[in-house]
Amino acid sequence: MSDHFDDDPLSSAAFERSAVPTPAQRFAYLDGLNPSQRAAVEALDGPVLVLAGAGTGKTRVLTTRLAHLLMTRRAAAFQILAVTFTNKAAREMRERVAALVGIEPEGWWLGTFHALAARILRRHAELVGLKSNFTILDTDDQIRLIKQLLEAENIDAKKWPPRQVLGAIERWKDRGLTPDRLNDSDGGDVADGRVVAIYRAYQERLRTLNACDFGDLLLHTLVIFQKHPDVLAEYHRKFKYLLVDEYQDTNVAQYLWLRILSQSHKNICCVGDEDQSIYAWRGAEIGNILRFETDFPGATIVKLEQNYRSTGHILAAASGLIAHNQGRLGKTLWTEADGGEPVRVKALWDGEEEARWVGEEIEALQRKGTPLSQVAILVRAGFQTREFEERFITLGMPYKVLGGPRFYERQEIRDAMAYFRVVNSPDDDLAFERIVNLPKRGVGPAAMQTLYTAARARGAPLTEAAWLLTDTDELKPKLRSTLRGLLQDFFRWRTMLETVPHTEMARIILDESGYTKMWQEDKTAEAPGRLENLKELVTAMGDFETLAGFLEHVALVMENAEAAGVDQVTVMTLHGAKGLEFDRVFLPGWEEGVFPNQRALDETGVAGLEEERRLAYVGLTRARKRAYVSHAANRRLYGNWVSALPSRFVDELPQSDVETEAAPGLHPGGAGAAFRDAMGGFGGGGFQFRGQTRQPPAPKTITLDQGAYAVAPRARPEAAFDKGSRVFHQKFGYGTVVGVEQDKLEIAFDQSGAKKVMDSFVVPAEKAG
DNA sequence: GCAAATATGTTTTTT
DNA sequence: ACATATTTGC
Repeated sequence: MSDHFDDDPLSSAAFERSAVPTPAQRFAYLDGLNPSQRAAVEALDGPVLVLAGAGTGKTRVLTTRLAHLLMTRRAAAFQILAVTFTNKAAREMRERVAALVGIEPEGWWLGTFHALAARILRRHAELVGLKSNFTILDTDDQIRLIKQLLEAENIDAKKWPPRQVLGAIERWKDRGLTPDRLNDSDGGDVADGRVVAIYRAYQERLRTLNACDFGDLLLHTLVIFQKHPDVLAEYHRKFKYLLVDEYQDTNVAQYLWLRILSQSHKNICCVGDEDQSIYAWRGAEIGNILRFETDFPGATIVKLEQNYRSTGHILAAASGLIAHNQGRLGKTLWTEADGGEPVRVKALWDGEEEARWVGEEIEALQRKGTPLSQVAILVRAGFQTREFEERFITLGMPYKVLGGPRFYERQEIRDAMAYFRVVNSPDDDLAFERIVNLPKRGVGPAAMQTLYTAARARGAPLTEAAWLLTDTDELKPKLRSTLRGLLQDFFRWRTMLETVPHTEMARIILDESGYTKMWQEDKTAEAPGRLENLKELVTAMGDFETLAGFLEHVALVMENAEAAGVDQVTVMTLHGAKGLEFDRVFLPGWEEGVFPNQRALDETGVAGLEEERRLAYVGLTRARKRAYVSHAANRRLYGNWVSALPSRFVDELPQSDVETEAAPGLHPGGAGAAFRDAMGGFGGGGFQFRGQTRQPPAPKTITLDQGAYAVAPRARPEAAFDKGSRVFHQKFGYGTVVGVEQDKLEIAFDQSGAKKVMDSFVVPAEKAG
C-alpha cells in the first residue's frame, strides 16, 4: 500500500489528478437530493452532525459529500480522512465515490478506524515502544496471553475466566483508559481484585512481543497524539476534512481520537442514528451522538427524515415503538409512499409452530412471485436460527444462515497464519507457541516450561531462548535436535522469502514443516476440507505484494466472501441485519426474556431495555413492504420448556398499524400484556424466565383438537436407511450412512464431514434431483 | 499422548 | 439440549 502521506498538500500536481468537471457536469450529482440531503452535503465547513434515520439515503449523502469536497476543490483526496466501522462499508463508499467522481480518488485515507489507526501507528510505533512491524493479535492470542498472566499471578482461571478478564481490559481500552489512569481498586473483585495489575502486565507483555491488540491500535495512536504535539500537528496539517460513518457506534477512545484530530480546523462531519445504536455491549457510547452539539460547539445539525425504503405502516409502527425510548434526539420518519400492508403480529403456541407458520407464509409469498432473496428472518440470538433451518430443510426451502464462523477463524487457517507470522517476525512468541508442537514434535508442556524459564531469565523471545537451549544440556538430546531443526527451518524460510515469491514460500513452509502432511494423514471427515482451505489461503495471498502485507490484511479484514447469487431466504441476527433491507422481514421470538433479552435487562437495566428496543426498531425498518412479528407461548430453551409472555415491544406497536392474529386457542398479544402487567412486569417477581422448568406442553394435542394443523405429523421416510447406503440431505449434500440409531443417522457427508441427522431429513441418494 | 468422561455455559460482533 | 472445553484414566 503506497503511503500518500508525504504528498505536499499544496502541490498543484496532486490537484491536477482530481477530475475536473466541465461546467455543465458540475454538481449535477446534487440535483436528485432532497433539501435535507442537500443541506447535509453542502455544509462542508465546521462540525456537522447528520442524523440519518433508517432508509433516508445516508450512504448517498456520505458519498455525495465526499464527491462534493473533491469537485469543489475544497480538499484534495489525500486531505480527507473518512472513517467507517466495517471494511464492507469502506469498500462500498470507495466504489460509490469513484462512480460519482468518475475516477478513483488517489491517496485518500478511507477505511475502518482500526485500519487507519494501524497505518498511523506503523509510522510512529517507536513512540509507544513498538517496532513498526508490530503484530496485530487475534482473540485467540489475547486469551492465551491472559491465561498465562493469570497463571503467573496465581489467579484461579476457573473462577476468573480469561474471557472475562480480557473483557474488562477491553472495556477500559474502549474508554481510552491506559493502566496508568486506573487505580488498583477500579477493577472491583475481578481476578481476585488484581485485574488492573493484569492489565498492566498484559500491556508490558504486548510491548515485549512487539504486538498490539485491536484496542491498542486506537489507544496507542491516541496517546501519540496527546503526547507528541509535533506529530499531531502533522496530521492536523494533512487532514483538512474528517468524515465519520455510524457515529452512534463510536466508543470513547474513538470519540477522543476524532476530537483530537479535528481540533484545529473542526471540519468534522459525523453521520449516524441514535435509534440504531445497538453495540453498547462492546463499548459503543450512544452518549457520543447525543452530546455532539456540546462536544463540537457551533455544530450544524441536519436531520434526514424522509424515508425511501418502507411503507407508511412499517414506519409508523417503528416510530411508535422507538418513541418509548428516553435517550434520543428525536426524529420522525415520513414517506411519500402509501400506507401499504399493516405489520402482522402473530401469536403461536410454540417455537415449532412459529417456524411452521413462517415457512407457510414464505411459501405463499413465493407462489405470488416474491423472490426468496427478498425475504429475511431476523432473530435476536444465533440459537434461534435452528428451528427455522430445520423447518426449511423439511420443506426443501432454500435458505442461508449468515454469520457463522469465518474463514480466517478456522483452526487450520490460524495455524498456517501462525507459521507465517513466526517466519515474518521471530519475536512472535504467541505464534511460535501455537505451532511449535504442531504437527507433534515431542515439544510438550515440560519442554515449553524450560523454554519459558530460559526466555524470561534473559528477557528474550522464545525463539531466541530456544536457540540458546540447543547448545545446553537442559533438554533431552532428541528434543534439542528437533528444536534446532525447526529453528533452522524458520531461519531458512525467512532468508528464502527475500528471493522466492511469497505464495510459493507459503506452500513450502506448510509442506516442509509437516503441517500439510498432518492433515493429509488425518482420516477424519474434516481433513480434506481443511486442506482445501489451506490451498485457498495460499491463493488469497497472491493478491498481496508481500507476506507482511498479507498478514496485515488478514488481521484487519477477517471477512468472508459473499455467497453466490442463489435465490434463498436469509436467516440472520438482528445485529447482522443492520444496514440491510428486504421486501419481507420476519421477526420471530418477540417474547419477554428472549426479546428483550433477559440478560440485557438484568445486566444493564433501562439502558439495556432501550438498546433492545432500538434493535427491534432496526428489525422493523429493514422491511420495505411488510414486517411479520411473531411470538410463541411456549419455548424450549436450554432443554427446558418455558412459557413466555409476548414481548412488551408487541404492545408498543401502534394499534392502527398492526394486524393481530392468534393461532386457535391462543390469546393475541394484548392479553399477554395485561397478564404481564398483573404480574408486575419484569422484576416484579411474578414471572421468572430462568429456571422455570415445566412439563413440556402438549401443543400437538391441543392444537390438533382444535384443527389448527392442516399439516400431518412429520412424514416418515419411505425406507429405513442401512449402514453404507448413499443419501442426500438438503443442506449437507450427498453422504454415506455410517451409523443408525433409531431415527437418528450418522452420516459421513462428502462435503461437510460427519454429522448426526434425523432420518426424515435425508432421502436415498438415487431419489435426489 | 490420546480417547473417553465429565463439567460448563450458553446475546448480540468488528476490527 | 447440546456443543465445547477441560479433566481423567489408560
